[in-house]
Amino acid sequence: MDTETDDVQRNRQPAREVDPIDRKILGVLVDDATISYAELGERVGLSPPAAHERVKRLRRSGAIRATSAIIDPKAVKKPLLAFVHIDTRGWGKTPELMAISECPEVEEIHSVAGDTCMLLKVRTEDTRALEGLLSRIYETPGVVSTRSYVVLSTYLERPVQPDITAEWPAPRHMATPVY
Amino acid sequence: MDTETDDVQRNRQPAREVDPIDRKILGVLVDDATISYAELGERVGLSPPAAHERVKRLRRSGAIRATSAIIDPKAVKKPLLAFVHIDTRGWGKTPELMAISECPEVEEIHSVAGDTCMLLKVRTEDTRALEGLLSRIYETPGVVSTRSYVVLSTYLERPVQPDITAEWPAPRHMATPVY
DNA sequence: CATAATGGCCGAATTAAATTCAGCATCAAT
DNA sequence: ATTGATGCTGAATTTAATTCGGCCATTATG
Repeated sequence: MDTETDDVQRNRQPAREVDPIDRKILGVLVDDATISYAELGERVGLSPPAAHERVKRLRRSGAIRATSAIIDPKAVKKPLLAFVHIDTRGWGKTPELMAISECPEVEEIHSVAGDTCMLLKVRTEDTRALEGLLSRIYETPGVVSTRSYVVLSTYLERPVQPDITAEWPAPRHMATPVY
Repeated sequence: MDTETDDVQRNRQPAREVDPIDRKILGVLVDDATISYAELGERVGLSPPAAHERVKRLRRSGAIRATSAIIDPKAVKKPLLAFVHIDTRGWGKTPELMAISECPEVEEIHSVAGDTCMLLKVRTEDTRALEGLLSRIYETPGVVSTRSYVVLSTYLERPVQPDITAEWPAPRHMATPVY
């Protein structure tokens, strides 16, 4: 197993561009980070030490933020997923609101453009726990209202993918933008 | 590195309950799955082989779905995050709509209760690419309208956490539910 | 109640992988 | 052309994963 003792967050290099081989490596490791460097090297056309060197660099540069176990929510008794939109009075990102980061039920906190201020992704055991979390949110100063979208089924859920769609089909009926 | 050759998806055991030690293990591995079994064992109070045995079981049972590299979106040129709500005519989950799973920009697809049918989490290079993706969505039969929430800042984003808030503070002004 | 059977753990031993290192080739800048 | 830097390879070394036999506790069983 790769025991990386080097700094991961500090010492960001000036971010040498991620080349195509790096992208392939990322693609493989996003899919399964438990493979050996021998196998990784074989899949991207490098020797084990070279593959290792690349991965170390990707970690150091911060391109690979972490290597994590992905847990089945049901296995840890959190079958209920919801997205909570929060309207706030004034600026939404207050320390009081950020404090809910401590709840392990809260997985994401974003500020968004559009008609709401903050957007949360939360995962709870049941509707009762969701209610508890919402009441906790309502107690936060500045919170005006919330709208919750409870997920019925999840059809896709995966980490950030390294690939990018090269070209989008020219939208029909669309004028050519200036920029 | 842990070369797991066993089945991970098949052969789900009747899911022996995840005990407190398992939960600790999950907590550690969600945080950093690159540590050695020696270190893992030390953190949860087990010998290396015992820790290893536990992890193997968690994988076999599906509690650990995968071990993945978490990529910095900026490093792979995807700085723009958005949540797209899609209203559809009739049942939203059509094969045509599911086909967008192939876009590496699409990270999540959920069907939700509330005033929309589907909810997508997408990550693109820029607004142009988001427009391309939206036009792709609009081309899909049955799609009536979309609303996009573009993320300005992300304050928290992490994988499923194994912990659960034991007890929510009794919501003030709340009647006691029957169930 | 005794006793077998099971499951889970430990420590030691073995195997496999991570990691280091000494060249070697390539490319860019002097 | 020469120097320096970068990235690669294959061999060697160190470290970790994995296997295995035995022990203990708990539970099922005669």
